[in-house]
Amino acid sequence: MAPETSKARRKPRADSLRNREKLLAAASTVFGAGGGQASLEAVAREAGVGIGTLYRHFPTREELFEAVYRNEVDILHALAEELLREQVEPVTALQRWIHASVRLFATKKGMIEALQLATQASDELKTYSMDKMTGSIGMLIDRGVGDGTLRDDIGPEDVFRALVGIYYSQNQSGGPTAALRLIDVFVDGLRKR
Amino acid sequence: MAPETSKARRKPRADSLRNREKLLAAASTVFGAGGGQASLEAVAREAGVGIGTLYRHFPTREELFEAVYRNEVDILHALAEELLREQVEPVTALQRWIHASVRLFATKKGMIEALQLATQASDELKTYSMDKMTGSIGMLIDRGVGDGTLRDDIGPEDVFRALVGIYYSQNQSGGPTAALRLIDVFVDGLRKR
DNA sequence: TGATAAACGGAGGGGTCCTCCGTATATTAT
DNA sequence: ATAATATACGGAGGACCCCTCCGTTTATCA
Repeated sequence: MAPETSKARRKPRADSLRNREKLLAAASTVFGAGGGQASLEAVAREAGVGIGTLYRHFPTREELFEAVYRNEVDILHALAEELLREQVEPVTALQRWIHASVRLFATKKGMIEALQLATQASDELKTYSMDKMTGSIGMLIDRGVGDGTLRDDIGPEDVFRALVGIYYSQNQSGGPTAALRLIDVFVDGLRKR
Repeated sequence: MAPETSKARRKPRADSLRNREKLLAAASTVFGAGGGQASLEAVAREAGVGIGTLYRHFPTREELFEAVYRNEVDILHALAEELLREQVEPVTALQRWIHASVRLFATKKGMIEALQLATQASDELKTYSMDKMTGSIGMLIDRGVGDGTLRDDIGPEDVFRALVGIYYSQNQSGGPTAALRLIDVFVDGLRKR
């Protein structure tokens, strides 16, 4: 009983799921280091699986890109939830989250370029990540607004836009440290005074 | 006597020069069709020379790109001179030249992208092509201004910028015919009234 | 008409892409 | 537990590409 959609299916094999995770992680580091056009065989090697397994999971390079990207976004979302659960003080929570996201994407520069340029990132992906990101930010600032530590006239989208701006400025000059400094200034400005 | 700079050198071999031209032409068509990351072996095949010869002439992919690009720019410059020499009526001359340039670059889309993105096009190249292009345009409009068929308040740079704008708009939507139509409108606007 | 500097071609080592299929294993049914 | 089988796995293999190296050919020059 309870087939997902039709034709009672087995449940997915555990090793398959495991390998998928391994591939995602490997792709993240390999693309991060070697740019978006790094060898897929290198990814498989790093993941410790056969090349065939990689191709079964991600038939095209673009699909792998997309999956990795989605994964990063999901990780950030999970982090936001964790920060909330742990009752971290709102301003520091927000600060930590933003730092994490900057660091995460800073290393993925090449990958992001590849994504945008090569595949023109499907609209679906764009809205997906947009929603997740603003959602995460929203959760974090709401708490701060609630307890009066953060101003209430700045929406999640505004913060997100500011972030994107900083990603870019950082890609050009100054390196990641400069960006993180700017972040701190920005977050400080979000405090209610 | 008369060594070019020092150490009396032989003059370059004729076959070498010929092959260089063949390679340039081949690269132009191959990159035009298959995008900027097309195989260099394909270029050599198309040119009918060995792969070794290609690498001797252009040690890196970027050097080949640059050379092809310079070559296209030079061709357009030569076309401008020819139109002048043949005393073609100024407005039609300008129109023809612009059409030619749009067509030439329209097929080279991938190549141009590759140039800009991959190698960040050396400043020297940029100013070189800028000068050549505005120079060509300058020659053509000067004649028109001289005989009173073209307005005299538009500089070559303005025309060039308009062109670039049209290259881009065309790359997105409508295809090359739409661009050519826009060109006609634009050139018509350049007429003295 | 040599001599010889210069250029040519392409084999070869190393790498990547992607497919295909025999083998191994997780699930499910008994 | 165990057998049956749907799934997933790994990696060999064919095709292509990069780039170097070097024996052979050829255009120049004396």
